[in-house]
Amino acid sequence: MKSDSTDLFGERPPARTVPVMVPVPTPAPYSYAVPEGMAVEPGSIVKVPLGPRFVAGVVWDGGDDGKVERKKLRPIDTVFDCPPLSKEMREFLDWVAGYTLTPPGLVVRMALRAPAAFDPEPMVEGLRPTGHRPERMTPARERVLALTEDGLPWTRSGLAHAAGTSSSVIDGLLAQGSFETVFLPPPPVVAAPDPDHAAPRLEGPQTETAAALVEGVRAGRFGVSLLEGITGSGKTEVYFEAIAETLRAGRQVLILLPEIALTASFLERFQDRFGAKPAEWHSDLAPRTREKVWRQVTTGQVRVVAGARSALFLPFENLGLIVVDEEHDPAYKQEDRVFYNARDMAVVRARIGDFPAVLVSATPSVESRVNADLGRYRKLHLPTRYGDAALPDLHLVDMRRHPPARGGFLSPVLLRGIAKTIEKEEQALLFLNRRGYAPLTLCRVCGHRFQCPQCSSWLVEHRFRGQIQCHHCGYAERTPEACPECGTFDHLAACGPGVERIAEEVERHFPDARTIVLSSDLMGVKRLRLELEAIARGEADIVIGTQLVAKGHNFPLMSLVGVVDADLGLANGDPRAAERTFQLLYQVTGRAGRSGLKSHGLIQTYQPLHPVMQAIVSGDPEAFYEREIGEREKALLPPFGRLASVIVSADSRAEAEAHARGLRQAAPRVEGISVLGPAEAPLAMIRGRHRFRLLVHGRRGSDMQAFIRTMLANGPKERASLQVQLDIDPQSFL
DNA sequence: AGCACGCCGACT
DNA sequence: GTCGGCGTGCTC
Repeated sequence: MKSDSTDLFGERPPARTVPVMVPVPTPAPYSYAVPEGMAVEPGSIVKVPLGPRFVAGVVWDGGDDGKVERKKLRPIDTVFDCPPLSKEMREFLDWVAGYTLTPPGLVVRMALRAPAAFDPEPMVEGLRPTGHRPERMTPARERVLALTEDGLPWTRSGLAHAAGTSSSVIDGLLAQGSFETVFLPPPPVVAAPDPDHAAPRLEGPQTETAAALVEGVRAGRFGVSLLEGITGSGKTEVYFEAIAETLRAGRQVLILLPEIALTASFLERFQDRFGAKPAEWHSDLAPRTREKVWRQVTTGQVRVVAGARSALFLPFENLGLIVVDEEHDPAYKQEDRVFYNARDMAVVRARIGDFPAVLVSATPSVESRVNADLGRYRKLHLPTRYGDAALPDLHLVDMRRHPPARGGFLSPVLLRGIAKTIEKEEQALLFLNRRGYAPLTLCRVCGHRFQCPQCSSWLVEHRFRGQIQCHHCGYAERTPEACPECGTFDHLAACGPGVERIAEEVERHFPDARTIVLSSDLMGVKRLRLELEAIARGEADIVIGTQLVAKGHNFPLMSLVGVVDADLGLANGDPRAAERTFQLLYQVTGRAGRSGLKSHGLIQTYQPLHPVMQAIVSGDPEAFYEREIGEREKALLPPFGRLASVIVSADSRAEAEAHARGLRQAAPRVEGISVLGPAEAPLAMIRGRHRFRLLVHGRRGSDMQAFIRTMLANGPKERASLQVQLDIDPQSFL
């Protein structure tokens, strides 16, 4: 019997081939030859040649279709020394690709986003004391040997540093035989969390709720819980108990957080309970750390990951629980390349892995509420704040009856509130979800409005920077002094307020107060963290902030929250406008009153009778949800879309119209095709090369997928430039 | 997604 | 006469 792969005449026996999912947008895996003697299995991470380069791919399931010409076949280069992707993970990636209509290779790519992590981390060189005394003793040598009396190994630089010597002292001791070189396993990125490190501090309804979650973990089966409770009701402590139980069962945990909520204070709370921090996973992780975390997640060394949405694609060794905190947060939606909602994909991941998922929010998404009402999710409710935290006293300020002074945006009612607050040496927070100085600039002489040359939305003046900017595509120019249309100087008028303009008004009224503006464009993440800490220490009197002040951070001295324009965001065409506004107002007014201070909220609105405003002041979220769910059902919006509705959006409204016409022709039976202009389209679309996208709402997701596939097949020219997003219908994925 | 190839406008 | 824009096509 021959064992050679080649016989005497150079004839090759047919090579074994396997499907390999490569990180490119092909509809199916590619076939590769397996070299003689190479062991691969489904899930193996392999290095394969692809065109002119090498890429990392994953050996996929099923046999090879054998349709590739022999001469095209190329061999797998190497198999990485790395645990293969589990069957579960492969199934999950396939499922996500199918559901989001993304080529599977691009979904797989998300699971391999740690370039150099596929080979084991190198062993670290260490020094172990032998107990042998050197012939000559010096003070430096004494110090080193004193540190190593316990016999444990050290790294060379660590030991030199700890003993306050240079590494040449260590080298001398090594040469004398006082140390021997050993190889140590690479250090873990985080210490192992201990489920019993600190006793949980639970009271009242927290106890039962935690017990319910723990019971779910013990059962070890798929199930979704929606943990709902107002700010300060102790939701985190409650789901920490589910995490503890999962750790006791020896399984890994994933905590998803919106990127902005992944703060030092969250990590510290975790550490207080479990004695160690979770591993972090987010976009601005240092590459080296990123690789270590990825590696140690696949090997199971990392037990808990706290991460942004992309952490969902980490190949865990033995995942046993996913917690989605702030589950309503729009940041869970990715609308770039692969379109998905991490909240819903987390539920799918849990279903495939047959373990529990916990969705957590003070203001759940309407979708999750509907799923809970239908009994798909188990509803867990924490009704009260604990400790001495009281809910703020909320009032609407009817702007028709209490209008601001000419040229201002703050009503006398709110100004009086601020004055009283700072008199008491407490803090006031003014919330306005609009960056910059003014959202629109026009010429008082000819009426010219400054518009973005790239995408035609209004240009926003940023006075601190002396620029006018487009918030959709990032276009910016210096603020001109003259009207570009009629050439008149000094007649440009700023229309409407942004945070910078509110700051100006506040400084006019309270020149002696310490005022600070918090806006994502004015500072990086680090600066922001420092500012937030300074504010918490009481180093500001009046804080003016955009959306970012609504999240997570606690301000113990904050006793007044003023909402400058509560109506903002209700008027755009977003089907979730009311829901978003409700969530935002609820969360931002909840920032006050966390430490027993008597606190107030003043909400400026021109629509005091609007259901969102009524729900906010009545402190009755139930009424809001009930009404909103009814409205959605009537309007056939998510999560109740019964008609197929397709939204086409492009670089210009005219272009979107043209695409929509084509679509109506291609699919005459599809109802509800509507068109969005660029202002409503996300940043990613305009920046990217893709010309338009479809948003699909459908009760029967599979029907919609079939329709889109047909459409793609009919329009070869459009195929290359098409992006599809399924807006999740919760009934189609469970 | 990358990368090469290829066909039309402003410049060393 | 070339450099370089991005449209089109291909990768087992």
